[in-house]
Amino acid sequence: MYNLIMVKDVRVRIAPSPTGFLHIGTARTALFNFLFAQHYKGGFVLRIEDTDLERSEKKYEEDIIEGLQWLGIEWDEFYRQSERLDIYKKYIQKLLDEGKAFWCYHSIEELEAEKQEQMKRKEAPRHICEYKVKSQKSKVKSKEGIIRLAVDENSTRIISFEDLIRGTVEWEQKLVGDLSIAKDENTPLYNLAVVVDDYEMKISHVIRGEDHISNTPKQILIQEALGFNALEYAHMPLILGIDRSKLSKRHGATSLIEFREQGYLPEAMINFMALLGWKPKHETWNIEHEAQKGRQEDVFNLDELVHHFDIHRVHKSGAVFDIKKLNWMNNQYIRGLPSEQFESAVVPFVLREIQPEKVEDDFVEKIKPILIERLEKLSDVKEFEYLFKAPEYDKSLLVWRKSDLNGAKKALELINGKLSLEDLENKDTVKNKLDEIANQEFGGDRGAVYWPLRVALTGKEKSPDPVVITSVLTKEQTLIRINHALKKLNS
RNA sequence: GGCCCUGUCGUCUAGCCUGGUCCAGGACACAGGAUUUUCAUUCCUGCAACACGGGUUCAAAUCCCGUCGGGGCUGCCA
Repeated sequence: MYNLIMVKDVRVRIAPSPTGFLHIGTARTALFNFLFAQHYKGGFVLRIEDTDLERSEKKYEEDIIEGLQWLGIEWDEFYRQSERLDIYKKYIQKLLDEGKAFWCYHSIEELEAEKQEQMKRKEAPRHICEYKVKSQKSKVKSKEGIIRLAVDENSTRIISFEDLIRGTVEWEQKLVGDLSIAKDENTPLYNLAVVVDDYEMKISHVIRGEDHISNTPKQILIQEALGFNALEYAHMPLILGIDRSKLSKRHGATSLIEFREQGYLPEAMINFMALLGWKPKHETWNIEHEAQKGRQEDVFNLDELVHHFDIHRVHKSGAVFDIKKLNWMNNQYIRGLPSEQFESAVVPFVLREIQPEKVEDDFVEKIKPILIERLEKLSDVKEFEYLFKAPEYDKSLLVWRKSDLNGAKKALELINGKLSLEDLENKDTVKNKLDEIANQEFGGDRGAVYWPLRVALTGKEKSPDPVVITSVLTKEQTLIRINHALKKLNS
């Protein structure tokens, strides 16, 4: 099943219809097309399939474009099917003139009845149209109709194509029926528009979701009727929800922009999506990873993905979308962000989630070590509000589990008395003084000292080391918070 | 119902084409432990799969057949 892929001829496309926000599945298909094109140094086309005027919306098209750009998936050419109606018209007319297509006047009710009948007889539902015999080239004006491709329902032919991922796929022609190709001479339907565009745009490989397998024999028939050459196909496994059905809204976030809003990095999304149904050959990546100590093994950047990509290694079966792995992956990329990029990535989320009065760049730099260990996604910064604003909490929280209110008060008073502004400039000094208090006054129970301080500074029972917090807050702010806690205890 | 695709740990996967090196490897998740003032990090350990049944073979996760399971499509949507 190894097809020789001719390098210079590779041209692929991603063809979303703007009837919804960019779906993660579409984004992955776009990515695989992009990787394939880049790997073979071929062309990549973005084609908006908006022939369904009823359902297509500009905002969805904008979302798709924005999403792909965010991921860094760049296209060489851009088309919109609604602007190419003249082209389709030409081919529809040709088919009609040659008697390969015809007008069908069956009502939707009649079609439905035919289908029910066939299902009752345990046959494959398809429309076998009697208007085909008369082969009318132009429409009878008084009737409502549609244009269909004439397909011989008595043919014994097996339509087959070589799928780069699945091998030979076969389909009996007689199961196809007289398929619809256009609503009228000016209004193409999906299958016709795809075939014409793939031909006109010189597409070499059609890489799309598995849900299009059943469209492929139809498109092959249209190609043949039009005299076009066959294309190469690769049908990718679907992305599945936790119940193993096609990933959809009921499984949670599915639109790419939602992930951006939650603070997933595009590099992480790319890496994660690439590994859904594909993985580089073991020996190949293992050698490179060995050379970079400490590097996580599933982490690949775009260039590496392009370099290693091999369509033949794509899986046949669907892959479940595992948000936990994505979270881990995203954290890996957050850690890898250089300071400047970390700042520009996090600050918008700080502003949105916490709304502090201001955020200094050097402050973000200071808290970076605290954050990168704890953020799965950037919106998680909301848990660190106390870094930007004085915390609110109940005074009972100040009490260490082995102590009581007086113990908390005593600890904070000692801290307040012992820590000078000058001391606060040095982390080690702070730590030494705290330990001193613990040893001298609390029999070495450091929790008795650290706990009340932690709560005074953060208002939380779980937080980074309070010593680290003092090194991050201004000296003044640290003392204000300690005194505020004391005031609470005294009230 | 019909047709098509598909089946390795909970999940993503390596291995399968070219049978032995696989009592099946890695990652995520999960569990336990170490460090520790809490959380996180880090480190260590553990748990856990070739869907099932036949066949071919000295030998099968790997080849063949069947069964069962899962998914997709079945539009005058794309």
